[in-house]
Parts: sequence; structure tokens; C-alpha cells
Amino acid sequence: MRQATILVVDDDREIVGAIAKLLELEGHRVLRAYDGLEALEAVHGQAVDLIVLDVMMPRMDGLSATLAVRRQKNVPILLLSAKSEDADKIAGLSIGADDYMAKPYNPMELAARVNALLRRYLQLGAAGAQGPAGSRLVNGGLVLDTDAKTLTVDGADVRLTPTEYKLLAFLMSRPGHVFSAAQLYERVWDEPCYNAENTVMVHIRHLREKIELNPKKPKYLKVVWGLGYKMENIQ
Amino acid sequence: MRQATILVVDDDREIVGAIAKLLELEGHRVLRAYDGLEALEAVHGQAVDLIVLDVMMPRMDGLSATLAVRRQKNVPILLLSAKSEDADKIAGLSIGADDYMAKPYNPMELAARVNALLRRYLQLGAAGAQGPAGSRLVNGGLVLDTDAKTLTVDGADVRLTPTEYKLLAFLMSRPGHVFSAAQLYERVWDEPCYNAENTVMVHIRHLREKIELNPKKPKYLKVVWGLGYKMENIQ
DNA sequence: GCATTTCTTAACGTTTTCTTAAACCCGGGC
DNA sequence: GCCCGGGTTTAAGAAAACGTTAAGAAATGC
Repeated sequence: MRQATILVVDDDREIVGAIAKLLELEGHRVLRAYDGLEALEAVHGQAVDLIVLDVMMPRMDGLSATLAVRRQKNVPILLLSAKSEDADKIAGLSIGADDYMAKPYNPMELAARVNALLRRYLQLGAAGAQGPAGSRLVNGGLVLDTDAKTLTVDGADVRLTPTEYKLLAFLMSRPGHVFSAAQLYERVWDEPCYNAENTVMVHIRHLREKIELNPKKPKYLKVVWGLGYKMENIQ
Repeated sequence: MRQATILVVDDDREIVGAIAKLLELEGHRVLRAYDGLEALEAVHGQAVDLIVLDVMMPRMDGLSATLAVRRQKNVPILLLSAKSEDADKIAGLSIGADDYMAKPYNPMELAARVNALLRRYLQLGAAGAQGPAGSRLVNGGLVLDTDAKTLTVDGADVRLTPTEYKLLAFLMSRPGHVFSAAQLYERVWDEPCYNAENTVMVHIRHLREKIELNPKKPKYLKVVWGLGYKMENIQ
């Protein structure tokens, strides 16, 4: 299964840490949040494939968060709760959650359920649903719609080739993070990089040509001398 | 939620009867089978939206049945088992089941989980799942009547073959969204795509022949090179 | 059981995109 | 200011993806 981005939300930082470690071992990328509002923020603008959400949290509880997230995105939600009352499970599943586990949970079962949810969600097209907001990555004037696979730069449509699209989508999903050419090759092409750094650079250049006003002085796609490339995080 | 067809499989006829009654109260249509082989037969012949499957059965057990069904169809599967061992749950979920409940189960929770699975499966676009409300899909000059299964292009009737109809209905239900040939195959044919991309392309071409003024320069059914096809969203 | 329609498969042509390699340029240390 | 290890640019050949056609297989209807 391809790597997925999973948001883990619980007010207990230890629990978040434990679940994060577990899911990272499964090969996923994990984002963390410590209450419902933070979760909502994290979901906004970012590509999240699944949310593991505790029901009991301060500020905004898990059920309210489920409803709020559903209004924006169609991402699968797995609820966690200390309560094993059937009524709670039924309530959670009824308002839009995809699965419900009672604490204490078996970590392996949690991983298995997460994988089962991801399997279906990703395989069914990862975005089959026209979620209210659609799946879009935003950074400065760049808007990448991952449903329609289209890019607009300051509102103007820009045509990308498949490799350019995948490369840009990857960089935009991790703004600010620096990747070496070899890392980019392995993540985007999904095969070991054997002297293919230059290939990546050529695509970087093509991308700059398309998204930068002045490709010589890039505003988005910056080089970090000796280390790699990054998508500059523009508020 | 629209009425769904659910296959309930258990060697204990009483249990099948009880679950069937429960799900019928929820407004679903229920098919019954009493072992894995019967289940396979039922799935083969009919359109099934979800399967509730007992793990312990004669002739062919639930896990084998899960594997066998998955080889043909992509329908969600909820496993039921007398064993509450975590290892069994994990095994079930790993081989392709979507959910797992241990007996004795709370009937209301079973119903809630069934509904949660159906919600996502149907909404993510099980082939041919068209809401009764919007019985016509309109896009530009295309009008697809999902009740009568008829298409008009700029007012003129156009005959579609069954496969063409399903493919077009799927694409029109998500205008603007790009799907790869493999995704289209899996969602329209509802079976794993094994080198069947070309089949999809041929049907795409036939559709273009029927709905496009100039099939070489399609206005509706566009290709996004390297990524897939989409139904262009005409205001 | 036969006739008709529809689907699948495979081969080939066309278009687009990717990769490669070589030349060039720039930043920073000396 | 010169040198060197990157980084950038260019262009052309190779590869991949799509389009088209046709024929045989399968399903359907009579």
C-alpha cells in the first residue's frame, strides 16, 4: 500500500505519540493534533487520508470534530473512546465516523483497522466523493486540485505533465521540508535512485518554468545548496 | 440512504434470520446464504452492496470466502466471529475484510456498522449506485436519465450499450474528477483490474464516437495524459 | 439453436513525455 | 580573482501513453 498521511488527535500526548509510532512503523506519515480545533486546522488545506480521533477532548470533543471535519472533507474517521458503551459506538458511527474502537485497544488491531479503512478509501479513488471542499493543496498562489489534477497559479490554469504533477503534489504536501534529489526520485518514481538525480533536476526546472514568475529567482521551488529542494511555505 | 442489497451468510439459520430481520427493518434488501460456496454463488449472480459473513462455517469458512469474493468483487465485507481473539480480528481485516465484530454482538451496533460501511461504499461510488433523487445527470448538452437509462446529446437520443452506460454514468456523476483507466475498470466492472486498461480505452473511444461532435477533439470526455480520464465540467 | 449485439484482445500508428548527456553557470572557499 | 563542486539549461533520442482498428469471443435475445 502506498504511504498515507494520517492525522492522530488526542489530548493525551503520550497516546498520540504511541499511536504515531505504531502507524509510522506501518509506513505511514503521521500528523499530530491535541484537540478538535487543532485537528480542524490540520485538515484544512492539507492532504489527510485518515483521521484517528479521540472522543473525549477539551475545547472540541471528538463527535463535534467528526461533524465539523465531515463538512469540509470526506476523509475516513476512526473514533477512539474510553467508553465501551454500545450507545456511544452507535452514536459515533451514525454521525459519520467509519469505525469505532474502545480503549483499551490492541495496537495491532488499531493498525489493522486503519489499514483496512485506508485500503478501501485509497483504492476507491482516494477522493471519489465530491467532498464539499474537494481535495486541494494550497500554498501562496499555487492551488493544486488533487481530484481534477489541475494546477492554478494566481488563478491561471497551468498544464502539468504526469511526472511534474506527481513531483509538485509531493512537494506541496510537505511544504518547507527539504528533500534531496535522490529522495524525491524515490518518493515520486517509487524506485531506487541510481544516478537519476539529474532527471529530477530537469523536472524541477520544467516546474519552475511553469510556476515561477522568474525561474532564475524561484519563489516557491527553492534549492538548498548541497542538500536538496523544498517548496517554500508561503503563509 | 438508498436501499442496499446485503448478503448475510452463516450456517446457523436462526442467526441469518435474526440479522436479516434487523437489516430489513433498516430498510435494506437481504439475501441469505448458509455457507461460503452459496455465498460465492450469490455474489456471482447478483449485485450485492455488502456482505455480512460468519467466520466459522462448513464447506468453506469465512476467511476463505473473503479471499474468494475479493478476487471477483470489491464489495465491503463485515466478518462475524464467535472468537474475540485479537489475532483473528487482525487476520480477517488483513486479508480484505472491512470490519470485524465478535459474537455476541449488539444488534444495534451491527446495524450501525453496516450503515457506516454502506455509507462510504455507496457514496464513494459503487458502480451503478445512483441516488433516486437526482435521476438525471446533466452536463452541457449531455442528459443522462438514470431511471430510464437513456442518453440525449443536444436533445437527440443516443443508444448506449450497458458498459458504455455504466462508464458514462460513473464519469458524469463526478464531473471534473480524473480517474485512471484502472480505477475506472475497478469501479465500473467491480473487479480487480489486471491489464484491462486497454478495454477501458476502447469503451472510452466508443463513447466519444457517440457523444462527441469531433471524437478526435473531445469536448466532454477528456484525457489527462498519464493520469486518466475525466468528464469535463461544462458550466 | 441461431442470429445479433456487445465485449475483449491484440497489434500498430501517433502523440506526448521522459531521460540522457553535455555544456554552461553560479556560489563560496582559498 | 580563480577553482571546484554543485546546480541549471538545452536538445535530441528513447520510451511511455494514448488512439484506432479489426477480428474473434462472449453474451444476449429470439
